[in-house]
Amino acid sequence: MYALVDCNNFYVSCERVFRPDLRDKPVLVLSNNDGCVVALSNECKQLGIHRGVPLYQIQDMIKQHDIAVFSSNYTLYGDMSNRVMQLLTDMSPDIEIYSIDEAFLDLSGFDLIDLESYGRQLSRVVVKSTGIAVGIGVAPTKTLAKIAGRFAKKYPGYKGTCVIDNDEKRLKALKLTDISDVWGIGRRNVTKLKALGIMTAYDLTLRSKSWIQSKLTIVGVRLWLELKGTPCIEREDSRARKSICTSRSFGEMVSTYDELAESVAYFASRGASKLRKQHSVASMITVFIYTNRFREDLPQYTTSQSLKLSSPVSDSVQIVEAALQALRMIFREGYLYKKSGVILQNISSDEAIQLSLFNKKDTKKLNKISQVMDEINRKNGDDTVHLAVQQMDRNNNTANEQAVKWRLKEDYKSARFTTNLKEIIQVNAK
DNA sequence: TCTGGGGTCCTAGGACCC
DNA sequence: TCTGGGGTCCTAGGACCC
Repeated sequence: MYALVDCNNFYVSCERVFRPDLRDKPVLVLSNNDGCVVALSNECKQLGIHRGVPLYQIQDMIKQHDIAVFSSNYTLYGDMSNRVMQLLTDMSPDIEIYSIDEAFLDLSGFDLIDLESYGRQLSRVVVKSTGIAVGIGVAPTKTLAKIAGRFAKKYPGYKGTCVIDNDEKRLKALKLTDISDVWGIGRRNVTKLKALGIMTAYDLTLRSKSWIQSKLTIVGVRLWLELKGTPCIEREDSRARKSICTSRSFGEMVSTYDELAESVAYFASRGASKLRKQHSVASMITVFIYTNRFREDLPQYTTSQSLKLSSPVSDSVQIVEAALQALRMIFREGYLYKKSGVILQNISSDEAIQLSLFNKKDTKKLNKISQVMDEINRKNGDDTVHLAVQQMDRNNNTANEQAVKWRLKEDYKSARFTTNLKEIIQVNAK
């Protein structure tokens, strides 16, 4: 059996831990640049607000219903997530952290344990120790555990834990689950399946394997088996990433090469440090730049450029250099750019590197420099030291230099309560 | 005025090999 | 008129997840 542990409205719950006055009030959390809604409290859901709606479209409702609005604070959410996951790790034999707010527990060997009371104990401990409420679904496959988890949250009768441990419960749950609520069936396939008369998860299980294969490929067959009780979804944690993408929309559009280059250098070096963290190297890099696709009145330019590196590397110097080389190949004057990004690909372990005959760079030395930078930044905070091209501290200069336009816009950000002493003191002083 | 970021997997089709 | 068989690798695009 598997247990899915899923935090309720996770980002909202994190904000509420430090703002208990908002417990029963409508709260929402925005995406980067305060663009769209990414998390909402149940009160907001009841008002008809949906995930993904742009902020400007709901300004009136926010005023009218006095909705509390937060910019996303990933430092805070990441730290709260670690606390929840640590508790789950302590209380279970085998945990797979699936996302920032979800984990699967492998319950092999729990045959003699009452899974319902085990689930309730887990959720009691988590909410008491962290302030974050969780829903728990228990079932023989991950896909069924997801379905059980939905029931746990939807019906108060389950008291936060729903267990599917026999065929009668399984079939009942499948019949009550709309096809659009099945994990792995997205918008496109919902339209397709409903047109074919498949309305519930149960309807899907009635079709033959070959029918599923022809409509939904091998992915659908796995899902079909999972719904019927045969586990076939592998765990995907603890694997090194196969690609690492770092990108951001800008707070304000930028037009010059220099501004774009700063952003690309910054993303490239952040990517390089993620790469080193998982002990990998990359031998291909892609840089992309976008104009603002919503501004139909402006000329549009969206492009990318990939470069193969002469040997796999992970040091910031070589990766930033390659990224800027790619950017020079695609940059065009006369556009207002809204977003850039860097993708590191062809990733392999840093233990067995095929060295190039032609790479004249002293990779050993550059790696050492990056290691030292990582160490300093780990102790003193991100970007304490960085490459000069990144121009991190330009905002602090008193000269008439322009502010860094591409920096994120975050007007409603809470303090990093659990990780940043200076901010905690400021909040207390207030 | 204002519209997120970071991933994975699968398939089809083309280039190329013997 | 008639034009093989079997394979790998790479890429772009689509679909999905949180």
